[in-house]
Amino acid sequence: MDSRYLPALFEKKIYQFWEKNGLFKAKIPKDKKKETFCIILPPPNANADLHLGHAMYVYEDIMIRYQKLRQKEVLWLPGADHAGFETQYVFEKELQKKGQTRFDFDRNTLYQKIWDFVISNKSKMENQLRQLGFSLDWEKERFTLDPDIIKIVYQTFKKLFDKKLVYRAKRLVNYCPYCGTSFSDLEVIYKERKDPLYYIKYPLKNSQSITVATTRPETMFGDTALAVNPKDKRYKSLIGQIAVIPLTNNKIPIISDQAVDLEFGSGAVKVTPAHDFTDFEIASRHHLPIKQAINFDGRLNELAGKYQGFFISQARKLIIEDLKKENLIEKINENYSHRVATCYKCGRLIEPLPKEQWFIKIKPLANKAKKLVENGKIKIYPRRFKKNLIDWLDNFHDWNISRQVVWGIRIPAYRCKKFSTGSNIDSYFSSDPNSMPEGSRRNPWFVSVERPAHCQICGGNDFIQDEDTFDTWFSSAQWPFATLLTIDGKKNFYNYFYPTSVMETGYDILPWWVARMIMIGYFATDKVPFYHVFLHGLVRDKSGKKMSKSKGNVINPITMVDKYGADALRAALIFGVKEGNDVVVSEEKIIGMRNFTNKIWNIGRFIWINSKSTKNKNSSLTNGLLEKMAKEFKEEKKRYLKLMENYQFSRAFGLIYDFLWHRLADFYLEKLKAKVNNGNIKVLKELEKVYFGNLIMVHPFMPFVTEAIWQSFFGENQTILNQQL
RNA sequence: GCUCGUGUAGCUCAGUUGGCUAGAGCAUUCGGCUUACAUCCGAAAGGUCCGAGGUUCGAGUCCUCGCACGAGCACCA
Repeated sequence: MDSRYLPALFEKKIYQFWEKNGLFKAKIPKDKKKETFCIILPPPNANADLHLGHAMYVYEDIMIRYQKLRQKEVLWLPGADHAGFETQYVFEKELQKKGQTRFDFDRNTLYQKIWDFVISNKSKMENQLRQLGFSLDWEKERFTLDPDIIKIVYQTFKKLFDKKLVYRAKRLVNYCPYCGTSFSDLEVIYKERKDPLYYIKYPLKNSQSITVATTRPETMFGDTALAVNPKDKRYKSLIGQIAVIPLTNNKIPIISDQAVDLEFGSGAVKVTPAHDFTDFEIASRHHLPIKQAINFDGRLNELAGKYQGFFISQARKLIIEDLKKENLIEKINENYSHRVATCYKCGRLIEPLPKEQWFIKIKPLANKAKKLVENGKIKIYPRRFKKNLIDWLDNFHDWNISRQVVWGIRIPAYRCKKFSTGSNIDSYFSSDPNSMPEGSRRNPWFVSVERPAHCQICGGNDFIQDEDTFDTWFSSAQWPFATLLTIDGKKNFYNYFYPTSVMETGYDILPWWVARMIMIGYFATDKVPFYHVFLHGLVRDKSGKKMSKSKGNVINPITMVDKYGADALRAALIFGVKEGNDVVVSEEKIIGMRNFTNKIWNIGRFIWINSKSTKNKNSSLTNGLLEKMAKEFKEEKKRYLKLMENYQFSRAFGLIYDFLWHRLADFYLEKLKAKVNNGNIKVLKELEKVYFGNLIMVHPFMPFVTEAIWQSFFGENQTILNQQL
């Protein structure tokens, strides 16, 4: 043993040893009663290198290794996520560097190009997970685009469709004209912004007018009514009258609706159902027509007359100028502050636009999920997130799962070509999916796992498939059962390991992923997808900021592994952190933990040197120190086990840190050193016992150094992983 | 507006059924290359545990109110 622990000498070799000897490989034992412990790795996006957030999966490695040492049959299943829109966005950035865009390729070519990009990144990412020492069962790795996984996703979609929990409707969706796709509610970020609030006069007959306040004058061509509050005395006499949209001859009615706030603006509002969610609701209450004045490319359309073809911001300027000329602007509040919807990815404004999409009817699924969480069938750690999760389950809206993105799992919905001219849905739906089948019957969608052979109506066999792909989270939501079902094609692993033991992930994706896994998982399998949810915090830099490339404050995990060893990095993410809280990581902290690995190593080295010593053996007295040490060790282990069982990993680790360094090394070893050096075999044996006991306990946290020491003592064909806790 | 979190040593944070002198890492000061380790050892300095009130024999820990910071959600024409 060298005087220092040098991670680079061991880590790669040890990992290969583990992998080659199948130490991470889960088997189905003869004794099916043997207790299992299974975690499905949250599949990293296969489009980029790992960042420190991924290193937080060390919590999973800790659990897996711990449970293995506790003699359970463990499975930690790796995977990769195609990450649909995310990946396509990243790939488009790559294209940009070459002066290309997604429009330069046809669908198949673009898909193939992204495929190649993803596959090379995927293997890179996998090797980085190895470098972190993760005890993943690589043989069983799954990818969200594996054909058998896609098949499961299709089966789930079909089952949802058959149970009327998925429906197609033309509704307002969050659409990003730049990214060219719609999003679910979760992908929209609201930002505080200052915009002028325009008070615009809408002419009435007899040269009167009514003033409405709006930040979006350019949508006026889509107005189909003006609305006032029914209790508003100012406007009572105007209800039922006709107003004219400025700059046009279009006449619209004045209606009353309780959604209108008397206090705000002028108390009267323009109703633009195609471009505003509230207005859409008003329109559905009053059966107003829906007129789309803005196209999906963010330009005004023919409804806008001379403004057709202009982008929203340009059109707005022109319209305001013209309104001023017509003396139809009453006033402008230049300092109006409000929140606008922006695209979570590109940051540009989200346009609410009417679009035909597939939606999941969420209420029945969320209610089931809520029960599972409330009655403890699924337990959440740390506990405070339980309330959080339930809030989400209470507040989910129907989930738009259609994405206008090439990279992804194409939706298995088909229509007979004979009927397929234009939209088959000629009415709009606000919230009642049950009205859907009416339209469907006229020109139905077939949802089927395989491409349908014949049209059930005309017998034809010429189908077109929906162009859209699934929201990535729709496939991710099925990950625990989709993976286990497809490992051997015979459900063996599913039967033995499902429901999985723990879902461990960052608290930031609670609604995106955890909630949806519970909803979809239970729907598809009639079982909870996991018994426990353990949520970790986010990694932040020294000043508490979230790490991001644009801020330039990222710490590359692999650079840190190369410099200080994987154990040091892993420990830095765990040490002194309350579960579920954000963790501040700095290079100094990693160095501190590197020093601890070296301390562990050197305690071992002391014992190792003395066990090789040829001094005369004796067993002189030690004044009760050995007994005291044994007792302390026993208590330590007891506390350790309790902490580990309660998911208090940081405290468990801190406990060993303190014991090894400040009790065993600084105190007992110092006091007993002279005796050991003089050949006291009894002391040496007792030190060994306590030391090895701690080595096993700390192994889940610092797998490499502990294995390196183990093999230094017992030979390179031995492994600490076969020990027992 | 609603929900949640945080506020403890100069900095980053632990401290989970209320209980010995409130801890760790880093930083600081002093002394040490003592054959396990200088990626170390020994010692020191450093805290009105955000504030006020309450429960209690006893509160960093529990309750109420307040202040500060942060996060998420909702509304906004």
